[in-house]
Amino acid sequence: MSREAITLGFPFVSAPNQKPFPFRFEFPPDLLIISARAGEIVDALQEHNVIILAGETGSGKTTQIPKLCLTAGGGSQGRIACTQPRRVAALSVSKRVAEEMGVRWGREVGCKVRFSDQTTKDTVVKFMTDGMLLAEVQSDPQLSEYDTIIIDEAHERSLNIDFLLGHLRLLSLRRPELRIVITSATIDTAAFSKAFEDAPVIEVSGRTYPVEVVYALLDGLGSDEAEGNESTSKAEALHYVDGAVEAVHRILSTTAAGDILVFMPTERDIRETIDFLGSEARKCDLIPLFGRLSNSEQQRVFTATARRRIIVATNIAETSLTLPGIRYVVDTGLSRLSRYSPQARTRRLPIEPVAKSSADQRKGRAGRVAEGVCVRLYSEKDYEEGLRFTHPEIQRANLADVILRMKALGLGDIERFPFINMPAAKAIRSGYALLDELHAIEATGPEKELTNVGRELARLPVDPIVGCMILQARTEKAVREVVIIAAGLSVQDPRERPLDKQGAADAAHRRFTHPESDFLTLLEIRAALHDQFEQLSQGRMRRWCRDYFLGYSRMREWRDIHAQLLDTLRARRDFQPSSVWDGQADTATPEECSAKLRFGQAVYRSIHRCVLAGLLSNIAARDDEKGGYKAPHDRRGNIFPGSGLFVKEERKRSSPGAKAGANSNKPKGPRWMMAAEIVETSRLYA
DNA sequence: GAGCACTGC
Repeated sequence: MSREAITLGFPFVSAPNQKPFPFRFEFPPDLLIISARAGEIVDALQEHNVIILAGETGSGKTTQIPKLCLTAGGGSQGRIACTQPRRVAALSVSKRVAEEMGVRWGREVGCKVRFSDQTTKDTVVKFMTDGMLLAEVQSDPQLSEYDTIIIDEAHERSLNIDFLLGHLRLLSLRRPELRIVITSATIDTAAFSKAFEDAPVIEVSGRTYPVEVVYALLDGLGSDEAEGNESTSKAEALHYVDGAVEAVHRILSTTAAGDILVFMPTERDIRETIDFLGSEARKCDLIPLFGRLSNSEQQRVFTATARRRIIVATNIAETSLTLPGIRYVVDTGLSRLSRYSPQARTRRLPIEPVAKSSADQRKGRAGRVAEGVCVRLYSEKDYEEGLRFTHPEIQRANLADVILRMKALGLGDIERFPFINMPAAKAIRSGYALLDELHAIEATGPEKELTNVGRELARLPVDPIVGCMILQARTEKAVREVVIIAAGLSVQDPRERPLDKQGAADAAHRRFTHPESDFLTLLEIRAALHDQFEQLSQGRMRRWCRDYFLGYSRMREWRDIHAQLLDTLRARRDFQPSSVWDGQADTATPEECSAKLRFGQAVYRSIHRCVLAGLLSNIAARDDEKGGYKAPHDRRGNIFPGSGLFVKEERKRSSPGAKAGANSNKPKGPRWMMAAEIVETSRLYA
């Protein structure tokens, strides 16, 4: 294989130790289109402090850009940081770049993510998650360790990315020599360029194949005659699940090969789609794909089989996972999106039409191996009139955490921070109100400043609501227990319910269920796990988790966050680990705590007083007249069926022993409760 | 009677 060396190596000097750093400066033109533009990009890097690099996935920008920065002289006055939105990407890309450069991974090219730092003082190219770079801002706002910062996948516009971009805008004024590279999908570059004083945009085309778009209106899908049918009423419109099933059948009946990817907004729709497809698509492999599947279930999409595959997925297939072999995409044009409602203090998960940028991304998934086809179950008009971009997360999120961390970082007030898109004034007020409720801020004159509590919360790597529980635990002397709960509330629920084994999973989980508190259920799970994690090998540990329908990686993450929180607290002398039940925390294992928890009212109360410190606005009272629960901010909801406190509603027919019309015998939930979270999905659930 | 996706010194 001949590889064209675009630029020849020169003796490379890294700032910290002044040691020469020889590596291969080769850009493989046969593999990556970006190589053809290498010279142009290097020139731009030398002429401008900030450049925007636009290119679709597959253009090779992620792996080639660090090398181009080195070629342009980056890495000589400090390290090169390259951020990724996800841990897996940071790890895999860093390994590949180390290999391409012919250096050892973990030395010259390293990777730093939470719980794993594979860098040394010799590291010149440092891959990391964007959250990790943000965390470094706290101890070093100037980011003086780096001479070049690459923000990759900036179009994803996560809170972390928008936060970093705002900070870099300010930092580039103070450190004019700092090189900044922002990479993004092609469609989304104007805002970035404008934010950085009209920084040049360089576009590199991706190595993708053309994808034909077919608009199949749901109400016209059943018949080929669309003309004269414009007035089809909405009531006759096909449900998008039926539409997708129909579209898949058409693809199957007119084509012989090529995998099919279907985008659905919810897990429930995915199950339905697979049910409906099952009867007629037996010759194919039907694969569901969504975030709550276990790792092994997710891995199915990467194992090739002889049969044609139909993958039915949520958004996860839009950004997080790249699927091989897709030729056909069926796009419902819908997705579930998280939106925080400041008035109701509630997170909502509505199903919404996707933005153009998202629809384009979905379409692109069909053109990675050959020409493809994308069937959109909506009209071209809907596509054209849709939002250009999904609202960035900063405009959809609860801002309490953002405001708190900005103040702690000394970045000033959120109202004056140079975000690319400003969050709404209403959302900002709501963020302040929540911080005020948590006693994290106080008004001193016209400005609102952090209190001691606020400063302590900012130091804890958890949401301020959860941090409040930990701070209260110091007073209650329940640090050990509450830190377990706090870490548990910071990860996704480790309990798994596989599609085909829901009964068995529920039965296994019942072993842990505390009848009066889901918070104590978390303690029970951790207690059962504790000894196992210390004693079992990883293989046996995985098996133990599988037996109890617990996700291994989520359990490990829970343990890691738990350990990180304890480390953070131990570093402070006034925060000794204490346990509710004997005050001799260091000898109390979670197992022992659990045994005590089953009996002591005092223990129960103590722990829940801590939890309550963060959840004042999530207290709810049973409403016997109208049913359900009433919560502050004019909310009315029900206990989520996954909760240990959930009580089945009684059917109309009363059981044999019950007196007719005697309401008092109806099973009821507790009179009062407090919810870790109140989320609106199909209904409002606590 | 059931909830998209990420991430943190």
